[in-house]
Amino acid sequence: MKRSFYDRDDVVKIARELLGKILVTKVNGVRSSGRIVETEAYAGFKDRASHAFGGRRTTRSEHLYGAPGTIYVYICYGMYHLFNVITNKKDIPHGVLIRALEPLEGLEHMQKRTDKFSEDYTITKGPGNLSRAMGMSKLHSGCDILSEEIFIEDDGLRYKKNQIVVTKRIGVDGAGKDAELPYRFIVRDNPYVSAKKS
DNA sequence: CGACCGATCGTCT
DNA sequence: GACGATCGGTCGA
Repeated sequence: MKRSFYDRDDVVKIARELLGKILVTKVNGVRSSGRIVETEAYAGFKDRASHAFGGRRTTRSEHLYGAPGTIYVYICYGMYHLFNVITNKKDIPHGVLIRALEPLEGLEHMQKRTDKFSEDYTITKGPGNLSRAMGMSKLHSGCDILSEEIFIEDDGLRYKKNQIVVTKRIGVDGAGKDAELPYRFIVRDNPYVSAKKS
């Protein structure tokens, strides 16, 4: 994707458009990739579920305020690295959380990184799991998604409207009314999507 | 410096 | 469906 894809106002629309795109990592010379099948939008200052709600800006969330295409990875529950792509202008803290992938290339490396060697949909199901499988960590926070190491490709695949399901976001019950916002996008019936329900 | 909490996950019932 | 692991970040004292 080009910079202009990320440099737009509507983060919810971008989250939807990221479904079907391909996330590629080359860490330590190892290429892995997967098709994005679940995303969530985090809409900045006015979104109670966002780390930037109300203009909050801390060491952890600094990269959330980065230029369009900045990578924002932070640690959740002390052990999971959650991967986001930042959208909109610098200092406007919009981001899309990538929540699930369908593995394409480098499955054997994902298996090695996660220690899951049998057929197992959980290998890239959920934001914590997919980051581990793809070799992404907090070290990548602040990097550019238009780089050699981590980037997103479009191979032309498009999901039809009835293949996309919209739901509220996962794990944001503390966000009050904003927890109900329809900001989560999943590919219908895809076995790698992280939770059921609609 | 200490206390609290979380954009999760795997396990157990 | 419920629960505990686990620890960095954040905030208050």
